[in-house]
Amino acid sequence: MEGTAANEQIASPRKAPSQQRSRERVERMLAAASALIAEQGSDAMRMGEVAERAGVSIGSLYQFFPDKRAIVWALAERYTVESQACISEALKDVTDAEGLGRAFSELVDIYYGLFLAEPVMRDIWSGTQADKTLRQLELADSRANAEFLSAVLRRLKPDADAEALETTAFLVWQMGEAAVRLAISVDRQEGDRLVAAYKRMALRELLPEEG
Amino acid sequence: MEGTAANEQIASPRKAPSQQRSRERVERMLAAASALIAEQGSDAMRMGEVAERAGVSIGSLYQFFPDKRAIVWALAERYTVESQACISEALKDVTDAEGLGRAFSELVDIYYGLFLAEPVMRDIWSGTQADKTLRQLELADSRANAEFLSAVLRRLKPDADAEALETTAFLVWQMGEAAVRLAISVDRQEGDRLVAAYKRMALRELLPEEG
DNA sequence: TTGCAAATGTGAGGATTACTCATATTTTGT
DNA sequence: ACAAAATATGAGTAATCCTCACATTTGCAA
Repeated sequence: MEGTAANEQIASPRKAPSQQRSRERVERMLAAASALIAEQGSDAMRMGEVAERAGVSIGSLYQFFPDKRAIVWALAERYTVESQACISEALKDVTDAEGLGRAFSELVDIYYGLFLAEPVMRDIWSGTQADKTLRQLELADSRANAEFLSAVLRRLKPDADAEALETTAFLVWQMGEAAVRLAISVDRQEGDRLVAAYKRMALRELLPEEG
Repeated sequence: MEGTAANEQIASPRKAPSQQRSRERVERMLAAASALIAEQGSDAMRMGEVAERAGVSIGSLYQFFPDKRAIVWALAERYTVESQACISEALKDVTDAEGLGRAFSELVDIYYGLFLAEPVMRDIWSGTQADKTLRQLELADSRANAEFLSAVLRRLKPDADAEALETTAFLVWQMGEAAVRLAISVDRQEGDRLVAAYKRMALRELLPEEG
């Protein structure tokens, strides 16, 4: 990102839009940013272009977003909120090993499909490693998701050590994100194979062993 | 990275230094860059600062490196060459499951230790997701390393499908890199637990199952 | 040694781009 | 109707990557 030091703290806050008009304009800004990211990637996204496409001035952009990363962050946050709801829903009622297998497999497919279909999401979470703020958001999000999984595991294996289960859940979850990112950066056929292999590997770890 | 579009092709090549003098200067440039990355991260590394610290002019920098990323790339390449030799050596003589377990576990420890100790390596491979060129280098490197692992697996499981083994090896390897990156971005204690959990998970996948 | 071409060295300046700020306009509450 | 708060504007500032025209050094053949 141009002109921003890597070790900066989190961007200084801006007032949230309180009027109807400005709320709509902020939506337009985010929509414009999203479109530009889809077309060229967030790195190539130019603030001037976002402003122009949203039909607002540069100054207005900075009225609500302290810097460029904040725009990406705002988009990322929407995805995380949405996906957390989905994950929590999918895992809520799991009570047996078979149910976990089904739900987990389905979640992985959904996640993989999302990454294949959404260039914006792909781009945002690609930059995740380089951007401290985004990395923190992703880790927190991942922890929260892993917690749902961990809760299921505690139910399935009441005797196991809770901390160990949490570690497993967190690791498996992060491995899943890494696997999907890997899968979309190779050709489709190999990607499918990798995701399938991940599923097997993860389920072997999650499900209680049998005789 | 400042002023570089994300979807750019690989940087245009520069002549390699052919004289003794220039070769030494290039070394100084790389050393300066390495030190600056260790101190502030590659994103905050300024070309002017690299030149100054290496005792050369800005122009000389660009004589041998087409752009900023090329410097990071050059440093990254050294690490990959070094580590490939190490990995190939460690896996060369593995013939049984126990040997694989030992060698693999040791490799993971070495890799984890390196990331804990080397801020430059950490920084370079953090940015890996965002930079197309680096991402390609890492994928190629990972494939090469996975190939060593895959060769061992073929020896241990002569009856298994070769393609499936390759997929497994590649996935396990990438998961390892992801696990280590995760481990260093949480506190040390949790990091250790995560690495240990990864080892168990990976070995369970790699080693032939027993009765 | 001398001369010349190729390699190397230099740093002021061009070009891009994130971001600021003084000022103007609109909305809200009374 | 009025003032204060919120919002809008865009020319200008600052930071930084990278180029290029020119200077210097090195390798080498005559």
